[in-house]
Amino acid sequence: MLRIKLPDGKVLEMPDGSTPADVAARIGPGLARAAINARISMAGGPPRHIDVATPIPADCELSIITLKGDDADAMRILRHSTAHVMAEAICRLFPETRLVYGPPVENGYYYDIDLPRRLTPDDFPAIEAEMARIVKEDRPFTRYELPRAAAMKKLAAEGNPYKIDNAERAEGDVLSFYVTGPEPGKYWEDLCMGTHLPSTGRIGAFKVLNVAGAFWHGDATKQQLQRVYGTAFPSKKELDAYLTQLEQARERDHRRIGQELGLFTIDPLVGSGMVLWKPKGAVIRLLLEEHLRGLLRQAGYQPVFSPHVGRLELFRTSGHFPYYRDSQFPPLYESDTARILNELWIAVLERGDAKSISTIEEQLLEELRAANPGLWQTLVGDPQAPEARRLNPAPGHQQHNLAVIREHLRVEDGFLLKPMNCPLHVRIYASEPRSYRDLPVRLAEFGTVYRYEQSGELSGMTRVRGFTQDDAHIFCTPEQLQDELAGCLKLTRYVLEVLGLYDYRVRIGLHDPADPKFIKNPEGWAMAESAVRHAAEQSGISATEEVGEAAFYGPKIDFLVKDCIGREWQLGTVQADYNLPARFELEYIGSDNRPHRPIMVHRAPFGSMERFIGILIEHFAGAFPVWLAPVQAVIASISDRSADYARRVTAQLRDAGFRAEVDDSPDKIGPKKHRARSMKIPYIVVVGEQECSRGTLNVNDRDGRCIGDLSVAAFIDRLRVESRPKRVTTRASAAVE
RNA sequence: GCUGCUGUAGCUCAGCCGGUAGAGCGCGUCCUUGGUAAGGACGAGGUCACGGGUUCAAAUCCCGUCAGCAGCUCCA
Repeated sequence: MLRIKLPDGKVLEMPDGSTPADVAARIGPGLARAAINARISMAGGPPRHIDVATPIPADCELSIITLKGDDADAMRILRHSTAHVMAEAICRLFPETRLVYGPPVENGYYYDIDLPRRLTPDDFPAIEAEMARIVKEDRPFTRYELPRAAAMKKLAAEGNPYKIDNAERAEGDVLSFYVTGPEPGKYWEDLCMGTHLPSTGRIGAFKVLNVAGAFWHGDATKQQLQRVYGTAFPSKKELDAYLTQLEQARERDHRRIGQELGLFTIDPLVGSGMVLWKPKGAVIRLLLEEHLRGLLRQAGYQPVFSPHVGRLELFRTSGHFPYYRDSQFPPLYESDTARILNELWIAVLERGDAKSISTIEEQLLEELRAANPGLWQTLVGDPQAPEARRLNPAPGHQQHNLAVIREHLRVEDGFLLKPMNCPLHVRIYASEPRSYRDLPVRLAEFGTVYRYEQSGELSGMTRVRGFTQDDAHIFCTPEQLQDELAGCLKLTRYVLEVLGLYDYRVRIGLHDPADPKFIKNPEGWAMAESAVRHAAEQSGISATEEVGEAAFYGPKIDFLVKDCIGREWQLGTVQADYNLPARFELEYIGSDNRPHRPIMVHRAPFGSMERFIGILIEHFAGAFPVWLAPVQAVIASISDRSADYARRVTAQLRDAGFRAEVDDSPDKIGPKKHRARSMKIPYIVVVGEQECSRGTLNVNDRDGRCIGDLSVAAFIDRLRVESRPKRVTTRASAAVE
């Protein structure tokens, strides 16, 4: 006998070998029809899913999963099963298809396939028709298991290297397969851990959405596969609702709204990833910047300014050059000699200390011989030259060679468009002696940085090549670190929440000791990582920890939000850094009258103005609150007879400091109102002869509500109140989940 | 960077089984002086992204470049 405990606490006694289907049937015929899977947990163990036809292995707690309600697991099972159906359809249409991997994902599923023929959206109808046939046949999903050795033999015989790879990665002594049909061998099947719907007929509605490239194992050096995306829902109605929602989400795309509302433009003649802020977009940005500047003043930050370029030597010291040159604009070299020496420096660095001189270095030296024979003589040509000025091609001299080249670079070097502001702020800190009494020193700048992002990454304002960070660097003592981190976290949460961006998640990015892209300094990392962890905990933030997501110099606490189509972007960030202070040998004099090393906090609450405002445009769908709206009110005249009054009122509002525009065009009030509403202007003020004679304004909002007839003074009061940043309490965001 | 798709008027898009271009919105002029989600008429505006090729003939077919979109990979 099996003892099955149900969610309501009732315990059923079932014969051994009973299945979830039997349990559901015992409870009621409706549940029996609705059951698609069961969640079981044995002896307090973790819950897992089993198919309705799988015998329940032991006494357990069990709950039946159905497609009714919005059970996330049920949707994953539905979509996973639909992925199988799609894979079968594709295999039937294109028998040379080799399947790779097909999991459910957030709003649907995908299946990675290896198929020489390129699928296009034109192929989707045929695939969907084939899928519909399989669904209509209502074939059961049948699980069977093989011992690992037998399963591997079977897969080897089938000759799909991807499935063999999947099987090798799977855990356990037994591998499972799912047949889309009542018995193995006669129907399509797939190596799969499950679980699945009882049968294909349970798939209510599905759609193949798009196809894109994806790398095997997510590795860009590996084979590229085709990833076919689709989704499924219990009913056609839900699918249609989802598709409508997707379409509506696209309507709030910041690239579209930015164009329509004249906020910004990106001009190929200026360059990809270069944002041109148009006057209306610039208003929003300036208002946000001014708001933050006020907060920073209160919080004891000091404004600074720094240039957009700095010497390569600066970035060599910080470590940005050359390790981060992948995402940097090419350096500006002062001379060909400087270019060759810099490339040589990189080549020496990359060779390491164990090998002797590389071909690249030899080629560069040849170039140098042509460009600067005298220097070439000194470096390699002249055996009489002083040892300290000469390169040593043998292994074991890396440090010497790097120092020699760097010495020569003191004469002529180059500049780098800054990818980050920190090295420049560090030099401001270092420009005068610091006492522990001065700390923390908080240097703030809206600093514009340039990163040469891969072309395929650029995206409107959210991923660009030139952007302005609301950056600051705090130099503090170890005792001050926690308070500083806490203050930064508070500020970051404030800027998100004041705009109603509550739908964010927080990630603690830790370094991966095995990855060479992080500066090696185990004690520094240990201290920094425990500091950010502690700060996040103390602030009551629930965060996920992710290894490998740190900056190269320190761990980060990142705030991520989703855009209108559900992509996640990092906005605010707070970082602890023990590395740059060491690389730049920063100091302060402690109370013991001895030098100490400060700790740095890097932080940017908005992150980047471009990305933040891009997200904000989508968040508000262009309908900015009054305090941020580029135009706060349009004064629309009914006819020429009231145009003068409209102009006078507009001037009054502007004198009072508000962003008002007049619409005295010859249109009727209908089109005027329509235009103002489509521009998302918060207030549409209608003035005719009636208002003119009474000295009032007929105030309407952009949602079509009439606020009423107000005196000019009353309207000004209203605008004054609403022009102060006020925490948005409604969750306006409608990112697609 | 990779794979696929796309690039036609200021904007959104149609035309694309080859025969030198169209709509709506916007813009200009005029009529209408109109009371709350698009009044009417007329007009201007395009080297069909760019460069090659095939062809009697290319917006249309082919190749390349650039740019955009989606995904992947990066970045953070």
